Amino acid sequence: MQAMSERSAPTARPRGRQRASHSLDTVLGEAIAILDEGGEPALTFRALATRLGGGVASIYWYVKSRDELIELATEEVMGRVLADSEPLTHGPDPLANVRALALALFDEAVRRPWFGQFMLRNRGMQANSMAMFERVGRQLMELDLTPRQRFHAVSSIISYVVGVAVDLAQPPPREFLESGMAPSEFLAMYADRWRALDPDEYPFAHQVAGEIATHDDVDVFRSGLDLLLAGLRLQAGAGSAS
Amino acid sequence: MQAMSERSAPTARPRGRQRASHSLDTVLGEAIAILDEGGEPALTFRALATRLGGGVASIYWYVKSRDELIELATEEVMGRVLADSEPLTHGPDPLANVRALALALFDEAVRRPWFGQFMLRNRGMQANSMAMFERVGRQLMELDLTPRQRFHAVSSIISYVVGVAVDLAQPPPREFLESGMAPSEFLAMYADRWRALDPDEYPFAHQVAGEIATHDDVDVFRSGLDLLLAGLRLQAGAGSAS
DNA sequence: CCGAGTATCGAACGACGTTCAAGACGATAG
DNA sequence: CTATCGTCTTGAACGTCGTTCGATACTCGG
Repeated sequence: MQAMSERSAPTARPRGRQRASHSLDTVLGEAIAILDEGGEPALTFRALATRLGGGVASIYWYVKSRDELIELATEEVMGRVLADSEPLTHGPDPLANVRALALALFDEAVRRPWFGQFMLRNRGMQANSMAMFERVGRQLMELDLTPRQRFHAVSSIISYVVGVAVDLAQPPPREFLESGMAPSEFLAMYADRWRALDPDEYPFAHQVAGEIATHDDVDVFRSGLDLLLAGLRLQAGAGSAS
Repeated sequence: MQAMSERSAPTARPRGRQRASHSLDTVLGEAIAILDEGGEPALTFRALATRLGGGVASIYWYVKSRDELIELATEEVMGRVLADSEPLTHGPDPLANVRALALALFDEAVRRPWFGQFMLRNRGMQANSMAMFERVGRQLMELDLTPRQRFHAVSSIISYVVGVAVDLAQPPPREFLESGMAPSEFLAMYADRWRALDPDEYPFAHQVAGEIATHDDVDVFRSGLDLLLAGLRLQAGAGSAS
């Protein structure tokens, strides 16, 4: 294991101080708080510095760049998800365990839109991201699959989770923000617009217009995840054909 | 159909001109060229202006903001994919058609990493993005599914395609760029790092280390897509249970 | 030839990530 | 107590970005 924090201040003590004093933990904590409140665009070095009660340049003592700051914040949150979801991996059915893990990951991405957005960037050897990959993969080791099938399956599942999460993380259209409507109202208006399309040219949009008005994002996610897992169960039961 | 280009210059004529003269088409064309060559960060108004042989402010005559520029570029490319993939929708098996559509979309996202990245933003009523949604959905109308199942399936499939595409669109790690290694070399080194992990703590990573060294991104994508479609075929054959 | 609408231009603004030399702080040694 | 050294913070600056503005060139119908 590599040391995750090369630098660390002797714990912040804000009492009777002339100059501000931080630590990697407080920097990361405030960064996450900003991300939670205002999303990615809100995470500015100047905003973070103001919040920490210091200057902009101080942050560079703890972090090499904005990208590294986001990377560390993402890893931090991934660590928490990893810890919280540990109990979900002991059920008898491996695919049910995978499902629980995927849902836990997705839940966090719904709570923190920026999290899903930046899981993508951590393609590297980040300890916690790798651990999640490992954890899902280990469940699949109990299924009758070739290593290649297992690798493909884990990659696909993670991509699906992240993909849907990122999709949801997109900022709502300006139209919505400016309208001041409730989300359900806006969706209803959206559905009406679908219904207004030519039924001959857009039969499908016409048919599912009602669904978009009442849909729940988590339902949609779970539905696709179950399709993926059903396909995987089929593959595992069919011997080792590729 | 809404008019896609409100403004249009009377075709550019670069002869004997003191001042530059553009049109929405040339602006979009050069923007796409820049995106193709240097990815999203390269698309700068100043770079685009230089390329068009004019000033920065001129671009704002055709486009309201950088976001709108990217939106229009994405829609333009989606239109081409839509046109190119039209012949793929007439096969006898609806799911095979969906598979062909998904692969066509994915191929374009591999060719143009920025395209996948920005399909996400077009959550709205963009004509061409909606048409792709409609086209996939119409294939599913031939299957025995409830409207809700159809809606979930289309959403999941598109999310999966976009999700994997965005994943691939991530810039390669600095480590790779600085190493000057060939991609296959780098992957091999990567696999070695996986193999170096503790086999007891990371049994899965150990098992699939070989796969990552030789994997093909398109194979991984196709594999997950087939799992998804297999699950969907199962659902369609099982009556209308949710 | 002229005036109104169309299209382009250079210069500027504010915000951002990042860098730098200077200095303040805390601990330790003499 | 003081000198010193490495750790940490600071304010000011640089360059780039998206965006805005008023002035100006161009085109075309009258």
